[in-house]
Amino acid sequence: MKTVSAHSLIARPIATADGEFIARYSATGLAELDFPNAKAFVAPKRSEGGRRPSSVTLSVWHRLTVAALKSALAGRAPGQLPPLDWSGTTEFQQAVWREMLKLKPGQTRSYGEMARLIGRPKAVRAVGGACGANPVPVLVPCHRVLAAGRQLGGFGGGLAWKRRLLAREGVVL
DNA sequence: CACGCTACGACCA
DNA sequence: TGGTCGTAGCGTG
Repeated sequence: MKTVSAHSLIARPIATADGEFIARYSATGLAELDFPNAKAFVAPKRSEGGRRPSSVTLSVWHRLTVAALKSALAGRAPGQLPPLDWSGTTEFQQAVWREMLKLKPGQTRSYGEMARLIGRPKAVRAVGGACGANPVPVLVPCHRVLAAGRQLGGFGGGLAWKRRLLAREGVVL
């Protein structure tokens, strides 16, 4: 597995009422989504050797990303997502993220429940780590994973974002 | 490189 | 307060 730096990804801005997000694409799909004013990104390892999507493919994916993001920011289901590039991430992380994709707007789970659902009931703290490593926040709804007792827990993009996203989905803490 | 070891959490009871 | 476990970072051969 080769390591590829982040600038081999193609970056596209997405203007929203909440600021400008940045989507980054590899040859196999959407690899990252950055919050507005996100700090310098730490590139994960990727296996796709710096290949880039064709411009046609890119525009199709980006259209899906933009629509999905705007829906999600409004508290609605994102609809169809572009393919996600999870290369360079671990099986464990992917299991956690796949489980998060099953959550509908307004539907929350605790870290412990997530651990149980992926068949690793004791890997509770590790689930927290996987949530924090989610490269595509909002669309992969890590904000719907709360601490036990419906406490807010943490959030890589800042707790204000987590609160805001949940509020738009009608979640009361 | 490939391990081995350690420290560290977006936790939970 | 301590059990638990996936990761990252670092040191060795």
